[in-house]
Amino acid sequence: MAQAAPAVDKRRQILDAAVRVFARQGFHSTRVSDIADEAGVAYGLVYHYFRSKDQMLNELFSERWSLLLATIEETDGDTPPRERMAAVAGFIVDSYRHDPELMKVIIVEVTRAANSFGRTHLPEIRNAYELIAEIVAEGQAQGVFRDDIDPNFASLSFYGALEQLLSGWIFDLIPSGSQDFDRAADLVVETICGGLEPR
Amino acid sequence: MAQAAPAVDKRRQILDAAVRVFARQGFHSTRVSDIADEAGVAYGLVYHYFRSKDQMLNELFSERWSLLLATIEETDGDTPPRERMAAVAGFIVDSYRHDPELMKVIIVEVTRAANSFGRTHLPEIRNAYELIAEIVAEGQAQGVFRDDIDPNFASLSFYGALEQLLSGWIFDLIPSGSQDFDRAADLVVETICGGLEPR
DNA sequence: AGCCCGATTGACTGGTCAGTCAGCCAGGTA
DNA sequence: TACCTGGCTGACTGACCAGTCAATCGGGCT
Repeated sequence: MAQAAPAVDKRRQILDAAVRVFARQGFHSTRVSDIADEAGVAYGLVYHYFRSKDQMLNELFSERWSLLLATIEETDGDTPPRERMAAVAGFIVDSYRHDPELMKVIIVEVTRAANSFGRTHLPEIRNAYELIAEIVAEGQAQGVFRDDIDPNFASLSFYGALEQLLSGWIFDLIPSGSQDFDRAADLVVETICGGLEPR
Repeated sequence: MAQAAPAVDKRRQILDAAVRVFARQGFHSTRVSDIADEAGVAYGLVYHYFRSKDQMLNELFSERWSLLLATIEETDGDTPPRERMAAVAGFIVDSYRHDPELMKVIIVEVTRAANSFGRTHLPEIRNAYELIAEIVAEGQAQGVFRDDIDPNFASLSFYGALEQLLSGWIFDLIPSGSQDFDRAADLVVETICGGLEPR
């Protein structure tokens, strides 16, 4: 007979604890014992469920990033490009609103750490850039975006602005009230699509 | 009599070696012995000139960042805001063109690592954001920038786009020929000020 | 020559952790 | 009851490395 699932999913419990500790102390200065303590679990159990400390971070990242990629891909080609970009910005901002600790870990330890962890995930990250660039290219084909700006370049600016926005919240450089979340995604889209100069 | 200066400035020699090794391996995985080897110098000499491995990185960052801050401050208040932003973008792009290894270290290990090293330098980094925000605010006061976008927010987007651009070069996400450098700074300014949508 | 002192050397130490492993325990099965 | 299996435990080990320090070197000065 199949083994009954444990009352609580210890694996999940450990992963959730890892998010909290990574967010609090940063990946490099968290000891595996910190994670075990936070999860209320023995040190060795962590290694029962995970091959290494690295694997935990990788899993946390890929879990969330694949949702982002799916969101970008899902937006219908018939939807106006500007709305598709708003959907991307919305997803990222909502991810942060819903689980700031997880997003902090993903941004700080993976996305912005392209030399260590990001290196492993560079293809996934690049994938997101490319999907955004496709949206821009589509906008140019439709004539709703100017075509003298390279789509890859526009994609980089758009994603860079978003990442910097989250970084601003994460490190308290800008206020993060709930009304700020509501406006932020639109504001990024407005800045990149509309520009700073009046029309 | 004053001690004659050594034929070569060993301190500088070590600092330069550190840039190369940090750029190649990343700060965390460079051993102090790697730096000593690269500089062709004994292990202990590194500690004769520097208090710690951290101090070397701090010094490299502050040396360059203070030049950036000076550049932003220097731009005259009478200069059109758009040109002042172009000056900022130009300085950053030129810094990369002139010494890509140093800029890689600064961006990857400090600016984008706000959880570890960036934390120490957050005030300096924030300072740059604020100076850029002031330029935007000035533009709004003059009526050349729309005033429904918060200056701090615009500053974040602008700086984020620039940093992402350098990251793109650093990690080979976008081509970095010399003509790319020439256009890049203008393109960032054009994207942020002019927007993607045609006028 | 003999002294001084800062530059230079590199072996060594102390502390830190990631990952291992031998075994315990509980609940299901025969 | 006796056995088995897999979740679970935590002390321990091996590797790594930043930073220390005692000793040596060499050039300038008296």
